[in-house]
Amino acid sequence: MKNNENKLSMDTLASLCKRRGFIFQSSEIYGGINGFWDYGPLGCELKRNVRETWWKNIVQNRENVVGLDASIIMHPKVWEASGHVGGFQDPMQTCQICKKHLRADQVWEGIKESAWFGSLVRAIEGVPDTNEVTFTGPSLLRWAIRDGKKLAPGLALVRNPQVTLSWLAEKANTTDTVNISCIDLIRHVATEQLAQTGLQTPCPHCGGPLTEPRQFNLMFETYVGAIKSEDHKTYLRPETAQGIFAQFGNVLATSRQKIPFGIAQIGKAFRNEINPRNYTFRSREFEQMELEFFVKPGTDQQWHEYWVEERMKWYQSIGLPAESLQKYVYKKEELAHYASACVDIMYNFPFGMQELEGIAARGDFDLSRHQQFSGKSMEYFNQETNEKFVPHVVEPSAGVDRIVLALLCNAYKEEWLGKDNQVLPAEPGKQPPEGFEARTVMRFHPKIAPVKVAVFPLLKNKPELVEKARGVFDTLQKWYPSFWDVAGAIGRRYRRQDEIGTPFCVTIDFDTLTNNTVTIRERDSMKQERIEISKLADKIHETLA
RNA sequence: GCGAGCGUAGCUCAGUGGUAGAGCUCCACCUUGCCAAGGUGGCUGUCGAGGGUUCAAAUCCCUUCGCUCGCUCCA
Repeated sequence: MKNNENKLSMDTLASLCKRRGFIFQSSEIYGGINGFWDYGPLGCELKRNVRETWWKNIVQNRENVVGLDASIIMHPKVWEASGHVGGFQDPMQTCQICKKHLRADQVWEGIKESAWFGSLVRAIEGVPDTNEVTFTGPSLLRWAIRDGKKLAPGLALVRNPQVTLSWLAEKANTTDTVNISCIDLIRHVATEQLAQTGLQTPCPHCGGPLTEPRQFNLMFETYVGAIKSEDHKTYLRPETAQGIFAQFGNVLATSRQKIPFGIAQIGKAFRNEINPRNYTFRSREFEQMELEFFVKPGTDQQWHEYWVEERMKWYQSIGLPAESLQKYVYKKEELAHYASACVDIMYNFPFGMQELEGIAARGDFDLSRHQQFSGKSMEYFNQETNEKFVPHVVEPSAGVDRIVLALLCNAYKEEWLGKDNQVLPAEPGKQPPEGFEARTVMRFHPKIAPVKVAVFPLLKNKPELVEKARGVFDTLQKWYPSFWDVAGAIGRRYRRQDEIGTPFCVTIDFDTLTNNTVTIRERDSMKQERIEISKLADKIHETLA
């Protein structure tokens, strides 16, 4: 990360997360493993808080949403029905111009069926059914300028005819016509600079150059039972959603829900990402929180809008400020063929605006596919109207680890503190000015903070203070994740809590012994207030709403 | 996937062929009447891993894993 513009470097954050026990690299003692992360004592509390507030908001506080906890490994047919097997298991090539993904083994078939190929063959009067074609340079050029421009704008011959045709020059100088295999011709007209790139394969849609064939099989494979054979092959789920669709009938039959209603699930999913990067942002093992909300066909749009707004509110409720969030509305041509709408909720990470959650209106695609592949009905019968239909679905699908990362990025603040309670924003990489000291503070919303309150006796060598403080701690710990600390000067103990984002520190001093009041110090303002011990729990509770 | 850089204590880093270091953190004791004070003592490393060159490797070479950055990719 660039260290300018006061941007948080992910290295700095990762360093704090390791030092304080939020996030460790998986299998670190063996050199680590790319794309996998472990949550330490504080990190797992933070993550639990994210899950719990989501579950409360989505499931427990609504009559019409129920939960599910499906298995990670499912029948392989699930992934055929979902389109994950077949569609993306084969080597794929990507067009560098129009960005379309193509199965490598279908590219030539696609080219032969394409409009531009047919047009080209007619223009040069070649005979494509035989392996050889015959043509002249000028005829190629004429085609490029006229039909090629419209039909295959990405083709090298069309974009840059002179350079592309230079490969002909030698042959064209000696003879007017060129004999060449049809495949070679196509590859030559797709190649701009032979020396640099070698022969290219054109995109069937636009003629643009394709990337090398690549394995896009992003599902982890495994074998059920002891025998390692194709018959026993199955997959770690690449998304949690399919468990919900596959159990739609059972949930409907047992929950007595009526449309519209939702099924929610939190769980691990696995994608064998080609290139995990940006700390925990793109991991190979990650956790999703998904809601499948089933609606009557035709009401998709209103429910989609409803859930986008609900989800935006939720992100703000856990402390992500509105100005750091952004909605990205998919354009028609970006949508999957079955989807009618999709909105991503993005967060402004130090490494860019990136997706936290996608909210998609997926129509009846998933249920219909499972109906087709399983032969089991996925229809819903409305008694009141006597209607039978396959419900449409609106799917808000969020990444837990990404939300945790956003919360960590958002919380991290460095400040310079002066003598007279003066606070300056720190300039990364610089020493504070004379008379100022640096403070690192994690400004988590109290609701998601891993530890809610720390309790200190002012001095540790005064047994009466320690004993009194211990009593306060024992009481608070029954209600909130609490932290006990007697070690070091009081200021040092405050700063330790600042760095893990504890919103409140309670200090027991000599006044406490006479009147049962303590000071409660607030993390962000560092202001202290003296209140009665009996009012502590309520005071903290107020901030968790 | 390609290219470049990096990997030494929990963290930040110094150490360019000859006995593995510093600051901070952490722990113990002392001190300390509210924001990283001070004192004393202490723990911590197969120098990412494996192989090679050498009398001798943290240091040079090869391989590999991991991290960062830039392309690429992200259904």
